[in-house]
Amino acid sequence: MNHITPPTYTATQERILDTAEHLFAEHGIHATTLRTITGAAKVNLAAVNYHFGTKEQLIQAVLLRRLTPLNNERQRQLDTVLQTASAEKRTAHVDEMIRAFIEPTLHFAQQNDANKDFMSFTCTMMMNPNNEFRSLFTSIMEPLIDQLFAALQTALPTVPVAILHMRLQFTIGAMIFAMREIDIPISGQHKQLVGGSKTIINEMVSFISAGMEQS
Amino acid sequence: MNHITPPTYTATQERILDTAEHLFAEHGIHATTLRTITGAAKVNLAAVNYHFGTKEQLIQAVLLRRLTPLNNERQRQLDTVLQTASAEKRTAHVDEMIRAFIEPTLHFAQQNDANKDFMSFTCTMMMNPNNEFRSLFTSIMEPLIDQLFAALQTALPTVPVAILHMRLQFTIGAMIFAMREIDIPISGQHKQLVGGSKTIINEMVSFISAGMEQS
DNA sequence: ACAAATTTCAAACGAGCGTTTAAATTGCCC
DNA sequence: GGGCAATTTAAACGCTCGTTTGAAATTTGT
Repeated sequence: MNHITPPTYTATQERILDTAEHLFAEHGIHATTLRTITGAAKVNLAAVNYHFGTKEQLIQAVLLRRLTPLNNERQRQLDTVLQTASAEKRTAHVDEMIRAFIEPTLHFAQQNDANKDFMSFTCTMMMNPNNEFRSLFTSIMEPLIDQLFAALQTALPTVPVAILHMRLQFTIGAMIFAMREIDIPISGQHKQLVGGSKTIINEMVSFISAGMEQS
Repeated sequence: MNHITPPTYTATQERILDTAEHLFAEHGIHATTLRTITGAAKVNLAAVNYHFGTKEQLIQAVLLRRLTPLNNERQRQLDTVLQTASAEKRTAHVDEMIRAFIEPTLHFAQQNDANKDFMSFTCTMMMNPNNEFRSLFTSIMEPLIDQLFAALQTALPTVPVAILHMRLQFTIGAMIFAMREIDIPISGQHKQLVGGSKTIINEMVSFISAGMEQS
């Protein structure tokens, strides 16, 4: 019942959101001006202020438009894992829980370019030192993270809470970095992590699960 | 022999670098103006342009001043691990190599606040969509990363190259996120990962090693 | 101690930023 | 088809940005 419905937008508003999302992903929030956005979206300069109020409110709208349904899906999958385990009178497996978190994320990012843009945008927002940007994001994510953490605790009762906390932070870091499609070139080769297949999802789940479950 | 010596700076230049480093870490590069920097450093507005040329050249100087010696230390430890293993006529252990990469980094970050600032600055730079910032960083890191990757390949010959590549990307992502000291609040609690003890280093090494070595 | 080089300083430059305004245009209902 | 609200438009606002300038102050070399 943690399902949240995002607002709906007119055609003009959506064109602004799409363009802003793309430019934010490509050049960052600060480097993208309202003039660039409205120019590329072929709307008047004042359109952003008219439809969204301020630039910051536009940023929030870009974030919430896709983050809300994505998080709903993550919530749904985690619920399914926990309920299935409960019905079978066992604790959920770590890799199941990790997958419930990772699979919707990477599947979402692989659907289309707009979603890829959104992921890049989200990650730069997360990494922004400016806390006002991060706090909106984290406040939305917090209920889900809390639930995941509690589930991890019951699945790994021998791991101290502080250690488990660290491991979850490592997990989120690995996810963000992979999703941002930033990669350190190795032997001069750039390699796109988020490819068309499911190998990246499976590999990430097993990588994280191995680190999580290690004694 | 990959040792690189950074340039030396006058007292004024160092005060500018220290202040810029701190402000970049706290508010990000774009949000930090030359007026803020020179004001806080108690030097004239024109001092940055006089001593460093442009704002971008200042950013590069802030990066290179500490990244060069840090990378030298990482290189030194990795060399030691590889040479010791070679002398004992065995392949280096994965956790040894991972530790050679992680230990200098987190030890460096724990030394003082200026180093913490530098790590935050570096991570935001890494996550900046603007490629011109990232490319300088990655070009410096690349020789070391290549060496680490080659060592991982010999230690884990059964793991396909593409998979190993992914795992190294996860590793770097986890490191960056941990070093940035950004954390997702869990159960409303913010927790500082980079604490005063060695637990974070050991935990990170074992977390990453478990993911790396998993079959 | 004095001339030359280096560094600091106050002031200004043009450019670009987010936002506001008020008029022009469009879409819609009765 | 006319009246009214919603939208689009062009223009301008005040502000801050990085950078430049030329003179003043300081340091350096002999």
